[in-house]
Amino acid sequence: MAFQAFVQPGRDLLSRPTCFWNKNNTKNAQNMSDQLTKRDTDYAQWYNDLVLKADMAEHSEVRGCMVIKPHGYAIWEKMQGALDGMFKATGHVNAYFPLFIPKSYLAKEASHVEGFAKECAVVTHYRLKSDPEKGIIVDPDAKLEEELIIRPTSETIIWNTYRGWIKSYRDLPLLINQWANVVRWELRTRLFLRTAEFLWQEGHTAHATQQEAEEEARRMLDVYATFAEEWMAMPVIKGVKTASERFAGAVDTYCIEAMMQDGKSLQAGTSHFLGQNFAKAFDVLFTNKENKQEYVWASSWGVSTRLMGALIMTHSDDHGLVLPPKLAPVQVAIVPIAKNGEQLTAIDGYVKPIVDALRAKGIAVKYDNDDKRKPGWKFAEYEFKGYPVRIAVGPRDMENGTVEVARRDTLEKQVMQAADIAEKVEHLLEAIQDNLYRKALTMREENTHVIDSYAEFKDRIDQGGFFLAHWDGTPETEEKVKNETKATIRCIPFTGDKTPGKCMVTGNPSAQRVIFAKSY
RNA sequence: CGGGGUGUAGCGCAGGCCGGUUAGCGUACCUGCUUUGGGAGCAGGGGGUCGCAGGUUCGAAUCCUGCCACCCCGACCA
Repeated sequence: MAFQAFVQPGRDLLSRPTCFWNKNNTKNAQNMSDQLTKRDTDYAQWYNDLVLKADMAEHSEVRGCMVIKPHGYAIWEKMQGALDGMFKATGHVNAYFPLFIPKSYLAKEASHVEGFAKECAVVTHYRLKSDPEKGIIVDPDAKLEEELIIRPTSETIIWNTYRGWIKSYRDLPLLINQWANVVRWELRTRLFLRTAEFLWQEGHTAHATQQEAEEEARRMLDVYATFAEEWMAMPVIKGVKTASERFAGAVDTYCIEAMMQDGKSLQAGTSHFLGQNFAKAFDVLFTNKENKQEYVWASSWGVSTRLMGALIMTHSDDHGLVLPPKLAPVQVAIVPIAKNGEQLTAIDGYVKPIVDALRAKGIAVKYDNDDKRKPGWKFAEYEFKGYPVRIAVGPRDMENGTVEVARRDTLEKQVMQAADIAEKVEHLLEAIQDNLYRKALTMREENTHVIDSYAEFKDRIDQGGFFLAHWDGTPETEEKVKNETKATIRCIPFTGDKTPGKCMVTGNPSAQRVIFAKSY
């Protein structure tokens, strides 16, 4: 921890007043409205407030849909960039498939259509016309012969396309990803976590053998886990879903599960081994080396803008958003403190080499010498938006050859020599990234419990957390637990204790402990 | 899709029960001066189809009817 070697205990910013009163002793509405609901008071409300006030997204006029605002979208772009690089590095290429899916396609894979039928938006007409009374109406003469589904996911249209692309084992594997929007007509939505339309990537791969397809699904799960831990600083548990939580149309669904600060679990990414289900549904056959026809093996995998919700709920605090440096659109904000224009010009000159040195190290830095905003306003703004490091430069610093450095994760401030500041900040950013991960990991460990008694489980499940318990492997037992406690099996983890035991509910044999938790 | 709640200036709200000047407050915005190391102070100023549509009435933000939207809680799902 390079930073802690030179940091002094900073002023305790947590003690600043949370409520302001004007001289009429009435609450100052603006300051009040700028306050976040505290996490302890109402975690869900804290999340909603934070997304809006950190300017990441807002509810649109369209039911269930959100507007992702520039600050939120910039973070998503950072995520995209990192993930896309990892996909390319594992041999994948990007392509784009249609938004519209003929209704009949969806119906070809039985369990798939069953899984999505209840939340599909459907296009039925292709033209409007003006009506003297009602303005504009749907032209009843422009009915589509076959309705089009707005994709809830693209397996069907992609496999229908793959049929034409795959003839021989020489065409395999086919490793394709697409960045797209999808629509699932959710009745109840929350910004980023569940919206009717969302952004995601979906990888769809075709393989000659079962083993290869299974390995692909596992490989991409590893990619997601690496991304979550190294970029988002969010520890995850890899595992396989139970039958009831499995993707509609998959043979196996793998997932990464993360614990949010309220102890609930959030599925942050999934990959599926699809077997030959879609190949059979769409007649995708290839000729193998023995000149025999064989159905193609498949995987698919995706992460969505839901990761934004995961990011927020993993690190942020009662002061606003906290971003891990590797995903922060601005990693260092520099704020000048000047009494007049002359002084500001002097600070511009003082800061210039600092900005250059930081940029030379590839650090995203914003020097905010906008004189229309005051320093205090900027401090609060950048804190709320989660910029990892803030540097303040005033007349005192110019005299002393120093700058004031504040880190967002701990809210500590420290005056440092300006001479080698770029190097120090570079180390500081690494330290922040590391600290965020370790804090989240500690939180998860402290809230993960090994449990053998169902009675005790029922007592403790409402407090949140992961519960490692034995399960007899039946959907009935899983259902019973869900009905009685609202907790579900988040996954059967790949690593950890593999000792067999007895189911906490029925006492029947259990192959290993699984993770029970309440979830998003 | 059920239960609850809310729609009044960009944002947050008061007023409504008990109809009656020009619809009010805070903040934000604009101008000026003083300020600037944690959301500055004072003074002045601009901004409103009171969610929409009907109805009752001399008169409706207020009462009545219908509709719409959004939020929260359940059921369903990523």
